[in-house]
Amino acid sequence: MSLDTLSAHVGDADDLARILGRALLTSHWLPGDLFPRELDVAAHFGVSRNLVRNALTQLAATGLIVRTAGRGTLVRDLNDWHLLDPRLSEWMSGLVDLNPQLLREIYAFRLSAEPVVTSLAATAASADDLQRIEAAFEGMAKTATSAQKRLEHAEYDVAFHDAVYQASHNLVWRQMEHLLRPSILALVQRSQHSLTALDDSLARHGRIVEAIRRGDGEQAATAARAVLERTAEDLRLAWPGIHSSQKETT
Amino acid sequence: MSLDTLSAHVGDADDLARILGRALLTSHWLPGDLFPRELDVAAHFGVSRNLVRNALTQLAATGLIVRTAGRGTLVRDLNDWHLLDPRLSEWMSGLVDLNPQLLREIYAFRLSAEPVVTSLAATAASADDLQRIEAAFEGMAKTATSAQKRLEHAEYDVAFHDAVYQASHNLVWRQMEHLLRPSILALVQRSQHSLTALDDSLARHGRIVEAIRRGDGEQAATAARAVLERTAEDLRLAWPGIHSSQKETT
DNA sequence: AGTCTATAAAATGTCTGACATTTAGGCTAT
DNA sequence: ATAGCCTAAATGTCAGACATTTTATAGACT
Repeated sequence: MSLDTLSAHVGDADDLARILGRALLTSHWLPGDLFPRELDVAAHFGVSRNLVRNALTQLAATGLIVRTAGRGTLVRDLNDWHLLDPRLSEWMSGLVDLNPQLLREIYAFRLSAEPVVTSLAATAASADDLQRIEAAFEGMAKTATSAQKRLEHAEYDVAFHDAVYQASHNLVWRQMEHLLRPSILALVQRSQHSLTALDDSLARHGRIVEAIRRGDGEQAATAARAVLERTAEDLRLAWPGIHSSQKETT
Repeated sequence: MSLDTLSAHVGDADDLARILGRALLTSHWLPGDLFPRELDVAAHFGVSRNLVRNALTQLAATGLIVRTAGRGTLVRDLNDWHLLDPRLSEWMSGLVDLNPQLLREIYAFRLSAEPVVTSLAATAASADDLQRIEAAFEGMAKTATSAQKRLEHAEYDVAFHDAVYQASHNLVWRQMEHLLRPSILALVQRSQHSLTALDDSLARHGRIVEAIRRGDGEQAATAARAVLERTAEDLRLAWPGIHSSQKETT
C-alpha cells in the first residue's frame, strides 16, 4: 500500500505519528509489509526527514512497526502491538473501522478484569472517589433519555469506569483507564441503542454504585460482570470464542 | 541532583535512555526537579545533542519526564509513570534499590490480577501452552535444591508465569508479562530463601499446573492466590495496606 | 555447476550547525 | 502598580553529510 490516500496538515512529529498510527491501526498496511522509506514519507508530507524519524520512533515504541538499519521498516502483527501504551489508545479513539478482532480482545480483557477492579474499588474507594463515581452516574442518567445525547452519554460512561479504576488505588490498574475510551466509543458508533437498552444498562451501572457505596466487593464484581454482559450484547460480540486468539509458540 | 555519579559507555540512544531511566527509577532525581539540559547531558556523556534528544524522547514516552519547549525537562511523579510500558519493565529489571512503594504496587496488582489470568489459562490453554508451563515448572524443580542456582531458578519462575499469561490467549493480558521479570527478580535479591521455603513455593506452583491441566478455573485461581501469598511473605510486604497508595483527585 | 567472497547499493542511525518557537523573567514607559 | 515589550534560555525543527548495517549482485575459485 502507499501513502496516496493520506493527507492532512502536519504540524509536528505527534501529528504525523497520529496520522500514520491510525493508518496502521486500520490495516492500511498489512503485517509483514515494508513501510515506506523515511525520505518518501518526508517528501509526501512536505516535512523534514528528521521529523519523520521522530514520528516513526513513536510508532516503533508502540510496537506498530519495527525498524532495522539497512533493512527498512516492517509493519508488525497485531500480536506485537503494545495495547497498553496510552498513545495507542489515543489513536484508536474515534476510529470507526477499528479492527474487530482487536475490539473483541479488549472486551474479553475488560470482562475478566473489571470485576476484580470494581471489587477492589469497593473496598478501597475514598469519599472523594465515591463522589466522582456518583457524579458520572448522574451524568449518565441525565443523558440517557434522548438519542441525541449519545456522545455526551458516552463521555459520562467513560468517566464512570475511569473513576472506578482510579478508586482501585493501584498504580497499575489505573493505567488501564486508557483502554476504556476507545472501547466505549466503539459501542456508540456500532450499536444502535434503543432507549430501553440504555435504561437497562443504566440500571446495571446503578448496582455498581450501590455495591461500592456499601463496600461490598462480591456484589461489586457481580454488578460489573452484569454491565459488561449487557455491553457485549449491544456490540453483538461472538460470545463463545471471545477470549481466543490465534495460537503461536513465540 | 547532577549527572556526576553517572558514567558508562554510551553506544546508542537506547543505552543512554536505559542509564537515565534507571537513575530516574531509583530516585536519583526527585519529582518536580528540573532535569539537566540537553547540552549538559550531551557534554557529560560525550555524545551529540541529537542522540540525547532521542533518549529523552523515550523517557518522555514512558512518563518519567515531561518536556516543554522553553521551560525545560521536568521529572514526573510515580503516579504518572507508564508502568505497563515494556521499556520501563526492562529498566526496572535488575535494579537492587527499586522504589519499595513501586514494588508493593506491582505485587498488589499481581495479587488481584493473577488469579483471573490463571483461571483464564485453565480454560483456554492449548496443549502447547501446557507443555511450556510444565517445562518451566520442571526447570524450577530442578533448580530448587541448591542455593547457588537462585538466579537460574528465578528465570524458570519468570518463564512459568509468563507461560501462564500467554496461555490466557488474550492480547491485553499477554502484554503484562513484562511486569513479571522485575517483580520476580526483586524477590531473589531481597529475600533470603531458605530451602524449605523454596520447597513450599514449588509445591504451590505445582497446584497451578494441576489445575490448568484439569481445566479447572476455580482451582487455578485459588492456587494462584496461594503462590502470591507465599511470595508476599518472602518479601515481607506490609500486608494490610498493600493495595493503598496516596489518594489524589487528579 | 556450485559455493564462497568481495563489492556496491539501499536503508536506517548519528553527527554537526543553524534557525524557529515557546516560556519565563526583567525592564521600561505610562 | 501594571501593561507591554524585550531578551535569555530551553526545547523543536531543518538541512546536509557521514557512519553503519543489511541485502543483493557479480565475480573468482574449486
